[in-house]
Amino acid sequence: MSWDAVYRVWQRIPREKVLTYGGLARALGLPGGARTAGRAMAATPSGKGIPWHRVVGARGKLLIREPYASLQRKLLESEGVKLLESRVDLKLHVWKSPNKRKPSRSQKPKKKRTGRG
DNA sequence: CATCTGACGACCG
DNA sequence: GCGGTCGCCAGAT
Repeated sequence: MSWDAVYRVWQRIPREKVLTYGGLARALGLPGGARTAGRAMAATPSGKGIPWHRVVGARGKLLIREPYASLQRKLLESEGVKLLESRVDLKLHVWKSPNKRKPSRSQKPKKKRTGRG
């Protein structure tokens, strides 16, 4: 899991779409690497043209703090993303990574939980 | 190698 | 729906 790999996905994020840290990590094969994806964000190298503003936390919550917090909202609005009080309308802007495997009906649902329990 | 930290995620109250 | 808490991964000290 290299940060460089993370940037690859961000560049694949289309307009009017957002991705979650967890979902991003999953797309890379690291379901528990949500934080890692976030760490990569903090290192957003200015020059690679990384759409960091298109990345939000679970449920579309804006975890970013100021001054970028306000900046992100501004950028998203500029793209036409529906912004709520303190989060993004994921159900409308959540982006599904094309790397997702074929949704076979016979596939067994994997119970991968990182939370407590 | 051990310890602390962080733009996270999920469960429980 | 929000906050407290534990668990995950990778970097920095």
